[in-house]
Amino acid sequence: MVSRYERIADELRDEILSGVHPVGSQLPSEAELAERYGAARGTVRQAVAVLAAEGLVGSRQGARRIVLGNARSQSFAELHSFAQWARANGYRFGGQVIAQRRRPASGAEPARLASEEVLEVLRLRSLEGEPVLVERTVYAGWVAAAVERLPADCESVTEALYESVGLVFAYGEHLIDAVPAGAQDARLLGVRRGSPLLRQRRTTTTHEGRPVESSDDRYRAGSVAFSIRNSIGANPLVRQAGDLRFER
Amino acid sequence: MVSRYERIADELRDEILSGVHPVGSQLPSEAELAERYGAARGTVRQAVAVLAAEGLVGSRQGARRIVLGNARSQSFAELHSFAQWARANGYRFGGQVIAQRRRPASGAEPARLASEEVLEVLRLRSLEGEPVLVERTVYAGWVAAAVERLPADCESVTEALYESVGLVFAYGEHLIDAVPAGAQDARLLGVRRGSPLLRQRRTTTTHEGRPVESSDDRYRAGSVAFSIRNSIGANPLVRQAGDLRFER
DNA sequence: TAGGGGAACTTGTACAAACAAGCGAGCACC
DNA sequence: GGTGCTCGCTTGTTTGTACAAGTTCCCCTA
Repeated sequence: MVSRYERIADELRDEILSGVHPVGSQLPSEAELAERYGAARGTVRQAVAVLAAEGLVGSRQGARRIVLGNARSQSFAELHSFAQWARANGYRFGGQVIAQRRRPASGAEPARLASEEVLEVLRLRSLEGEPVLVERTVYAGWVAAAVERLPADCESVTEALYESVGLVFAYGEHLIDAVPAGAQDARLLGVRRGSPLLRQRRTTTTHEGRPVESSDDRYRAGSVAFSIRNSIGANPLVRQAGDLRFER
Repeated sequence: MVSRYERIADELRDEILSGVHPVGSQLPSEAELAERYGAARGTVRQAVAVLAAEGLVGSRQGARRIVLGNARSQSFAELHSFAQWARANGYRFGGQVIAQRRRPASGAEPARLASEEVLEVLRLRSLEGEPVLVERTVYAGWVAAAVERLPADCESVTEALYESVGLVFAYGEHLIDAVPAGAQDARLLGVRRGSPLLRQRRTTTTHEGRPVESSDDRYRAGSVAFSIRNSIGANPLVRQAGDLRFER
């Protein structure tokens, strides 16, 4: 059962993407939308709040809402799962486990993953037949067994874990920067050592705030970019200073 | 005049950051908070929605809200303005215009900036005395004159434009990837040609959706990273495939 | 014709009420 | 001891109302 405001948001999004409301045009007023959909104004407000969060429309007190963009913003899963992102965008993709082993947690890992023993996995993923991503993931102890049961060429770890143990990734924190390719990165991705890679370090937790995994993903330059829409009032992305001298 | 729900959100955020509600603990229920602040439940919901959007708390139907993080998320301005970000974080910083010229808009610029003539500015910005960022910004024609009036070592273009002509940056779209340093990048930043840079391409518009600027910013690797918190239900960051062969 | 003053419109904030849906703990039963 | 079920609590959704605050545009006046 989808809620009312979500259905309204979907309809409005479709209208924007299909050009009924071109970029720069004004959206109908909340009162008009409420009448059109036979809903209360509060419900319509929830719907347009969804679109505002997606960066599709802007909003100012006193003035009508304005259409800002017409490109679809993808779901949460697509930021965490390479497979779900690639599939949703119609790319051919693959994946292969290169190495996998259990080891004691070290450094910041015990705190970050709330485990003493962790499972370390090195995966190489490809897009359109070309290797584009080296994934070094560390799983918390309590999911290690489930991950080990997966086949080496498992396409989507996220989906497989959901199906096998009902695990849902709910929250994530991501750090994005650029690093030179190391020897292993270079060999696996087929680039020169020292060439630029886009790095995404992420930590994921369940709904309960229980840590699941912590990963260091490195994309070949030019293969993938990250895109953010933000506005005054809502933006989750922030800049962070690094060491200024060394890479951590 | 700050609204009620914002004050409640501020108080709760302070309580989380100061450890009254440690990470992993449960937040009081909406009913309790409503009673404590003498507000309606809807108002409290608005307040916790702010914290959820910041990634500080997680939320599940039926269960109490859980504290997920205790790091502050910065404001919109800090993503657009190097100066405002640096100042808010207590860094020493500087900036210098290297080159500046008017020229006719070309390629995708007429559509993106809605101008026939644009102003191109090359700036070098430093953090803690070291050059970290090369900024190649193209301004729409209607702000060109105001930008040209700024001093060459203007610390914050965003703030200066607000003070001089009341211009407010309200929405932005950002593309983040990694690129090798070009000859000019390398010379200005003091790195080797081909070494990794973190690139942020952004387009900014006003409240009315009027395009202001389009910029290509390149950070020295290790100097700056981008950080995102997201959750099922709210995340504006998406991955995008590049060309797989060339850089655009 | 330029500018000031409003009136109508539109979004933002706040409160109240009711029901739906999911969670967790405790209890009874096997 | 373990399993399943029920009940109370908590968050999610929806409606309705009222007022505040900001914008837009028209009209009147100087």
